[in-house]
Amino acid sequence: MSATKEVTIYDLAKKLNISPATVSRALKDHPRISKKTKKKIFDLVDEMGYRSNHFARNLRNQKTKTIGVIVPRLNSNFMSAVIAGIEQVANNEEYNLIISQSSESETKEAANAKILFNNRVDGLLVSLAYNTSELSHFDSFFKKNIPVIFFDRVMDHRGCTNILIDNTSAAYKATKHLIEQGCKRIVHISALPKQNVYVDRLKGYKQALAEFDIPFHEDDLIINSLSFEDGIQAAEIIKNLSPMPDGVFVANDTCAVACMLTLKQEGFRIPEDIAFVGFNNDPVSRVIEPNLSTINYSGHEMGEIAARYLISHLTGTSNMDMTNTIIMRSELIERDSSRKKKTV
Amino acid sequence: MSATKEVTIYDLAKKLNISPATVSRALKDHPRISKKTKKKIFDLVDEMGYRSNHFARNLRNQKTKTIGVIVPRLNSNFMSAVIAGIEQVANNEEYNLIISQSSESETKEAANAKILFNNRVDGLLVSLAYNTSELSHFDSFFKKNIPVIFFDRVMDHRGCTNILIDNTSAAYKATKHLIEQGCKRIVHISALPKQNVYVDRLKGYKQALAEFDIPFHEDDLIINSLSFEDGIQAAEIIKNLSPMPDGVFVANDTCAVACMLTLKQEGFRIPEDIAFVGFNNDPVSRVIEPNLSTINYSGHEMGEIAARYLISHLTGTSNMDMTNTIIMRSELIERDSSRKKKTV
DNA sequence: TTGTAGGCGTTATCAT
DNA sequence: ATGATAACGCCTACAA
Repeated sequence: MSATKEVTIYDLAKKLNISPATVSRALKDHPRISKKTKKKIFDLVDEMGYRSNHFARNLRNQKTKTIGVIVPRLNSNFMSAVIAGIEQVANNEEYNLIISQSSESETKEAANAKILFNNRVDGLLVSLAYNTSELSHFDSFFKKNIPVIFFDRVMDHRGCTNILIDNTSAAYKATKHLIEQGCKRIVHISALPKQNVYVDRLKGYKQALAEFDIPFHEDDLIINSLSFEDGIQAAEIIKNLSPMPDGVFVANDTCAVACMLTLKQEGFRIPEDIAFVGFNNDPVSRVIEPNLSTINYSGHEMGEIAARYLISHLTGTSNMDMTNTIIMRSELIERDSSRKKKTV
Repeated sequence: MSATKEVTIYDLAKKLNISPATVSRALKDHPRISKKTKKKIFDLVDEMGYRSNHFARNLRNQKTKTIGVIVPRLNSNFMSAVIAGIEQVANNEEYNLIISQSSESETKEAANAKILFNNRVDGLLVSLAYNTSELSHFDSFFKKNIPVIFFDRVMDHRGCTNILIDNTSAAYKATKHLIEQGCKRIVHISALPKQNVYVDRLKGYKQALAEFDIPFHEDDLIINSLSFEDGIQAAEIIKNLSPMPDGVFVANDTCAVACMLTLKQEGFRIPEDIAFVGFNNDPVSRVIEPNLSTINYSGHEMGEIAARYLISHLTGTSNMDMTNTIIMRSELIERDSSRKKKTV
């Protein structure tokens, strides 16, 4: 229970008959300390098991070397890839991470933001909850000029960097693909268009329809939380539309898969009776039969980019401003849930 | 870019013509400070936007109020439930979390442990990587009596609390269920039995076989990393066994599902030709057709228990020692991949 | 009930 | 190339 006494730079200094200041400088590899002294010090560090005290250092430096991360959920392949990407960069740059999940609730998101603020994170990486409708819970960060970067699920805000894919174009590709396979009535399942993710996916969907002169009906838009259960309910709605749709573009794979399963159970054939395209290339897209066509983009890369961008801003290494928008690449993976394109 | 000046207890004190000590005490709701003074102080806190400085506090207190968490991967439903459970308790008790993933690598696990050690976490919650074969990378914690709690994937070590389910009994139930459905040759797919998770599941599997006088063949044990790809390969192995097995007990759902898919593609019927039971009740178990029977236990609860146990130890609230083993409940969920029990 | 003062470990500034 | 010292913000024995 009792903690062993910690070794400090004073202990090192005393043992070597030099000043703590010299030790401190040697530890940071200061150029004006002799090689010999440095060697002596580093040897003693190992011997005595010295470890630097982050708190003293942070107190002194007024920096925490800590990045806060808020994500809606950790439990998707995509998000854990993002986290892995962030981690990789952060570890490398000796930044710490405090990761929290909002569980898709704006309230929890605000609570997390407050906690991270009180922890004095140097910067924030955020992917917004479904129902977040405004960003005032980040005001304390904005006021203090603490950089906040939004990724994937973002919201326009002056002075914040956004990192995301071109959702409009991805959705356009997805929908167009369904049309090219012969679908005449295409439903879009998505979340409330509060954030640009869903706004843009809807926009891309409509764009594709328009391009092929397919009129858009309000009935073809199903709004829910994109959960597995929501997918089951969506299937019931779709079944009762008349004429029955023959294509569905869903804004995530989980919901798409649940919807497919339900329709299959009701006897519909996929993709012959009704074809599907999902979003995010989740592992379930390879488990469902037929395999789900989906939009793929790299979470790992997105995490890396976000962390690198934030850190290089923090260290002043680069002079990029924080109002950029970074658009990443995405692609449509064609699988059997939509009929593959014929190679002509 | 420039950070606004932070408000300190000195600023509050000066403004109210009282001493910083009084402010400090009021802030922690010390009983011997008058209500009036407290009120004045708290009002000013709001007005001036004071926030306490964790670093100064920690430096002074030699405590961090931070818990380190190391998990193999974040990207499973189970793990994110665990994290959510930990978070809930930690937030409640005003502890911070530093979460890291080992990506199933002992090396990364050791690196993470070192980082967390240098961050002076007050305690550690760990679920081990597949290939972790010994715990020496936690020695620095043990030496300093910093509590380390292992959960789910654990390894025997004197003086550490383990929180887990009875894997032997769960595996026994799973295997017995297959036998009762009429399976005569049952394969077990698992990871290297380095940790008790896999050791015990193997043990339970063998126990069930023994009870029903089914001899155990080495050939019936397939060892891999339990990934999706491993599941595909396992299917190839199974197909070539002779006589072909008619039951498979897999130590995780992802691998089980991949194996099922592959065998289905080859024309085998599930469960008629070959039945399956998985482990962990991952969402994919409800996507595969037929739905996968699996062992279910609550990740959220496991996280809660782990965090609560650690924190009450840290705060000295309870005097429980740290060498306990906590066994949680688990259950078999019967779905169509194994034939359901007939209700007689 | 409140105040005084020293110290937690580090680093930047100024001096040597 | 190295040393002395003050300061970062907070807490707590000890005093009053």
